[in-house]
Amino acid sequence: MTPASPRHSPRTAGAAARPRPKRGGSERDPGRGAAVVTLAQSVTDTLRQAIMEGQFQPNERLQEELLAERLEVSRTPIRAALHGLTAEGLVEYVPNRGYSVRRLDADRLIATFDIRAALEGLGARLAAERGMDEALQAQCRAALHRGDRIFAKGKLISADRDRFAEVNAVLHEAVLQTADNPMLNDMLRVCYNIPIFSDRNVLWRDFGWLRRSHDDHHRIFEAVCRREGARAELLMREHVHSVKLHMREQIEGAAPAGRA
Amino acid sequence: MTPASPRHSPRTAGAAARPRPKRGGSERDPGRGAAVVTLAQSVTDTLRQAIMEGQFQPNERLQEELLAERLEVSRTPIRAALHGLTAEGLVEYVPNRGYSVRRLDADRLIATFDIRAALEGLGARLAAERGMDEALQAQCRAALHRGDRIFAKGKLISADRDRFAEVNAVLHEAVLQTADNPMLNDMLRVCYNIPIFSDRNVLWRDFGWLRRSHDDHHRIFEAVCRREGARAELLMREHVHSVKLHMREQIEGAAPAGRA
DNA sequence: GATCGGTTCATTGTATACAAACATGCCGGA
DNA sequence: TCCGGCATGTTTGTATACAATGAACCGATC
Repeated sequence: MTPASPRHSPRTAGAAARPRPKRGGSERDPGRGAAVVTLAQSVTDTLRQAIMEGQFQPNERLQEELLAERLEVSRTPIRAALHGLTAEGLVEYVPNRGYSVRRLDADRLIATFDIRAALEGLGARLAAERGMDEALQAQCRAALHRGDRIFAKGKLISADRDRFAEVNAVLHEAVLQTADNPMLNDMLRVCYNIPIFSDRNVLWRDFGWLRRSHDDHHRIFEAVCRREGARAELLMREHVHSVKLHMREQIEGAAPAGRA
Repeated sequence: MTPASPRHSPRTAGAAARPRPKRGGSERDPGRGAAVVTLAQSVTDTLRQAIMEGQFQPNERLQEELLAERLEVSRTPIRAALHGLTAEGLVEYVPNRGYSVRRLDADRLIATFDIRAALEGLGARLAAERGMDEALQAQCRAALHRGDRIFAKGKLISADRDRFAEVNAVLHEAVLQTADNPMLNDMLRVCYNIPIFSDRNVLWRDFGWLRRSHDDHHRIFEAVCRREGARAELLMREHVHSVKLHMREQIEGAAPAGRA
């Protein structure tokens, strides 16, 4: 956990002498180089990842000075980052008392899926109406095929967790990209910003359920390709809804009946 | 446009000697006093209102020092406020070049309504499923009645603009409150954060259309009260969709074929 | 005449100093 | 024993100083 470091470092130069990547010259990093321009951005990325990976406890306080020391920057970019992460829903803020890692109780977590269903449903419909790019279609087909191979084995091995997550990500992002609605993207990102106990860590053991979920992927993709907007929307909504139900079962199965 | 002023003012005391409301004593402001605790918050509110009221031009740059002078605070709370408004979608940010008032082109504006339709539809369904509070139901009925009286005259006068906006706001907020999903609220707020040319300023002349829109309100309310979730969702979606269509007509009617 | 290079200026990004708010612990009183 | 008030320390909020970036301007060269 160390932020990239642009601009301004009148310090002891730091133990590990950070190499100042700055912004790439004109020739390096041709495609999506973008890199990080601002310390605040860099810190935001670092903290987001740390929180998503569970490096902080759920309700843990995030003290500015402490983080500043750990990341070897001043409080200023830390504050900016925390403010931003608050907007992203990862962090909570109480006016004169600072920031803490947000903890969604079970109900709020479940409620998230209602929003995802509505928004991803909309995304699927828009994608179907606009029509998906040939290149993207090819990517989707490849991803679907990779998914099929996971299930062809007839059982799951531990490496399949990441594989399925990847397939899932490719497909959903292809739909979103085709929908071409930046605001929709931003809002869904907030829904995804849920550390650990998100999809990836709970649901990947139930072979039968997972296979049905992948069947959904096939049908959604088909509907999008056929430009069947209403059908794509319905399928996507049902797809997400089934995740919600499955997750609720898992949660209620694991924790007796309280907030996790 | 002047922010409330808590804490810390080692300045010339300001021309108008701000009276330091601080946080209300224990007895004053009994109910929802909350007031503003932080300069940054206060500045955020001030700027949000100013932008929404059109006090800044669409694409206008928002220079930190300038605003700081105008609001008689330092750049620090200004920066925090701008950062926050960026998350709310009112302001745009480019890393080393600062903030500017966001301008939605016609397409993006229209696209907003797709999201509103999906989210408000969800809200209506959740409200129907949860059931609306008696007190809220009464408020809604009163609002519906106020709306009816607007149309009973058979024509619109200019004061009806604000009246209808108020009725509309009460009803939609009642639904959202009943839906009881904070994330849904936040996301819809982003959709509403569109200066001027939002509903209120364009559509309020067409008597027939407006009356149909208010009929929708009646039916949506009825569906929610009867706990008919699916119907409430469909009606709300159609309701918002009709706003989208009407707005598109208005825009295309007004501006020939460019970005407004 | 247009383009490239460097210089200057305006504006943003970061660090830091200081003031106010919250939290804690102590003490006295009921 | 329990409660309320005061002193203390810690942490946040704001102001400000300074560094670095981007834009504008200008002159020189092709």
